[in-house]
Amino acid sequence: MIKVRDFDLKLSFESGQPLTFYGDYSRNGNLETLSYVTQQGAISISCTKGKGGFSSISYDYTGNYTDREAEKEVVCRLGLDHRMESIYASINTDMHIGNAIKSLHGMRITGNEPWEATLCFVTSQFNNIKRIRGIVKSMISKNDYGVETEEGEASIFPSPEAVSRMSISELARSGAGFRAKYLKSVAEECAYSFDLSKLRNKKYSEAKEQLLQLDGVGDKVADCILLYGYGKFEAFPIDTWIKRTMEQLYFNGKQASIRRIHEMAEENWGPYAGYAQQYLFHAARLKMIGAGKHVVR
DNA sequence: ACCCAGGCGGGCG
DNA sequence: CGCCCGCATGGG
Repeated sequence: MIKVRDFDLKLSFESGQPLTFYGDYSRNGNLETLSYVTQQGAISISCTKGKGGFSSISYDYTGNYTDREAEKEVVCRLGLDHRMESIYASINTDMHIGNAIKSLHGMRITGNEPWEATLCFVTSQFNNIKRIRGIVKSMISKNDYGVETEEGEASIFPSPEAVSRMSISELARSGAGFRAKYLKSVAEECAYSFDLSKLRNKKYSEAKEQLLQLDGVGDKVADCILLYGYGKFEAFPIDTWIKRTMEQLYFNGKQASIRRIHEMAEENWGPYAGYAQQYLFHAARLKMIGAGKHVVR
């Protein structure tokens, strides 16, 4: 059992992060549950909100974990070790983001496997969240490897090697469409020539420069991998939602270049820009901020 | 029918 | 550097 303040499982799950693409969330009254499969086993988490703003989190697991490793998995995955009070204090620079923080209190940046984040966000380009989920789940279901769970065997996320062995047309058939060629080449690189694990200890700017070498990884996807796969919170992914929202709130409604928006984000929020991005992104999608002329799916 | 989706690479000036 | 284009596919 883990007790933490300032945590909201539903918001953390539904805010367009990798868990949204391959986990399963449900709520029954006061009880929330989340289950997902890792490379080592199946994790199932229960969460209830109690008095004083505390959430009580318990978890169960199968597969190749020690108790200690399983706890680390849950803590890292849900960002339970993030010091939210100081993060909020650091990014609460104006009323727009202040409102987002208040409305979405407890939403965390999740911590994910770098390769899984890479596959998810290469898939995400010029796509929508619902379809990304379908494509990622389809690729998982086609994987030959699995782990034991309470309800029998479950497929695991395909490794770079496994994806690189799939043909482009096979990947396209998973729904990836024109992204199939990117998935194939990124998988080949990560399997045989590009070491994702070596980015962990590199500075943000250096790691980003490396990721940009991958075919199919551009500015936005690289920042997503760094933020959600490596916990580098200075990363500030700029997608269509963030671009629109930033222009509305901080550029007088005028168009601004990606470069200019990056500069603004760094000046405003520096080391926690990625957290600011997460709150702006989800608040915009829920029409809590911005012009809200687009419908959330 | 038309528009959009957590963008990217390539080609151009 | 900035700008413009095409791109698979499915849902509003």
